[in-house]
Amino acid sequence: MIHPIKVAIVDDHTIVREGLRNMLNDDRQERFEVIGVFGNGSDFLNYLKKYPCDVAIIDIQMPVKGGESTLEVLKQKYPNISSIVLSMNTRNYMIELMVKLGIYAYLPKEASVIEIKNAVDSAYKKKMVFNKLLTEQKYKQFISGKKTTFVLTLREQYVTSLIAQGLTSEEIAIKANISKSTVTKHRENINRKTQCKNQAELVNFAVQHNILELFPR
Amino acid sequence: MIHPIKVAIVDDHTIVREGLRNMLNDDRQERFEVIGVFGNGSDFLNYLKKYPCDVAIIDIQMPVKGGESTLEVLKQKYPNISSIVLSMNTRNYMIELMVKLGIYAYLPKEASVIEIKNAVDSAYKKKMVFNKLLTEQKYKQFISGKKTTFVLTLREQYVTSLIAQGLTSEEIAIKANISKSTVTKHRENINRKTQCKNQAELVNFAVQHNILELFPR
DNA sequence: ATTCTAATACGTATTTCTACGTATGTTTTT
DNA sequence: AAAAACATACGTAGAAATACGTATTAGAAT
Repeated sequence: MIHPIKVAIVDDHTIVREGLRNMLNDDRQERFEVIGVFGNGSDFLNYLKKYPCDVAIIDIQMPVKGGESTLEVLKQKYPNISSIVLSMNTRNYMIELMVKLGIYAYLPKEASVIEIKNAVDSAYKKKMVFNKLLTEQKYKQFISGKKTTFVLTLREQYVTSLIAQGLTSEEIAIKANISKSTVTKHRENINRKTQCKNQAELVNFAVQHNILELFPR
Repeated sequence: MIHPIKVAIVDDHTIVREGLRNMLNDDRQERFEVIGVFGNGSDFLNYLKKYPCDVAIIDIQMPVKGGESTLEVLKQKYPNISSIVLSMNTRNYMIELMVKLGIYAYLPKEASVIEIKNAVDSAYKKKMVFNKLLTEQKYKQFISGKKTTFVLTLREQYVTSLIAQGLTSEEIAIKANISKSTVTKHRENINRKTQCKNQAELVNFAVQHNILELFPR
């Protein structure tokens, strides 16, 4: 191919970086050119100040500068660069967040070589890629909504913070001046939205998403 | 090299698997022969029933059969196979757990190509590999069996981490290869020691005390 | 040698959580 | 003005956690 797609890889996992680089460079049709691999978002953004790029493959969880803030900068300063996310996080919450940051594909870590190559190709053509994690239906649902911040309502976040303190539904009811039934319903909605099976997983999720700091003890 | 080291790769991340395979096969001195790559521990153990292997590179977090239970089987049934762990979990308790399961190296996901190749080489020669995560000092402390500063036993900390992942007692029992009753008893002891009333409070406590790994699943 | 601790395991009773359905008034968005 | 989302509330049924007791085995500490 005369004009291969300029691809950047941003991932803190050495093996993933090198694996992706080899995989894309070894393409038989020579569709891709890996212009750089970066261990964090900052390095990548610095690189962009001087050199061009078509598609970025980005990991969400990174030190220094994570995928989220990197994508925010990309969206604002480099809207022509297409981004795809390769992550082990399979939660709808995270997928929704990424979709709203303008990614073209959300690939699970089990994604095959072909899937990844096709995703890069589609992203370059500004075409959304759908799969098991990000279906077309989900996508439409995500972009129809307006909320860019968080799926949980303020009340739900408050209840979550009380759950994390070890309070029972009855104790939460007293503290929030609502009935136990309402607390139960909140818990139900919270678990559904966050895709958590129980309190333990929820608290872990809450810590991860800085929900607990909103309502200090 | 006339007799290359027979290496198996066990990781549920497609890119990691293929990246490692390429990296090891492309060795200039031809020291390695990747005899197979597997997406989970079960597939690997099935393979071992028929074919030989020298060194196994194993990821801890996998579906179906995780690194821990796979290593337990390896230690018992195939003591001649040297194992090394490649993980994103940098917590001491996990490193200690793995060391006690007889691994020769514990590599972070940022490990370089050279580090990984050297680790495989050393493991084949039954030589421990030390680095920032697993220092010689830590290793001696782990195998000496001296108690750690924390109130929870190693087993209890492990169960706690599984609780935080949202697993039920039954699921934990399967993952840890113990009975549900034992998990129940562990929970009881954990809650008493940490003075937590329930799982939710415990997970919060665990995060505060760095008992947990970074999520993923 | 004995005591202590860790890890294992079971039974029982009670509490709590979780998932399902339904419903109503309020606020916000379209 | 209508639609959507939020916060509230109840009932029921089943799953899971929690707290209590007891007990055995292995290994470490004294």
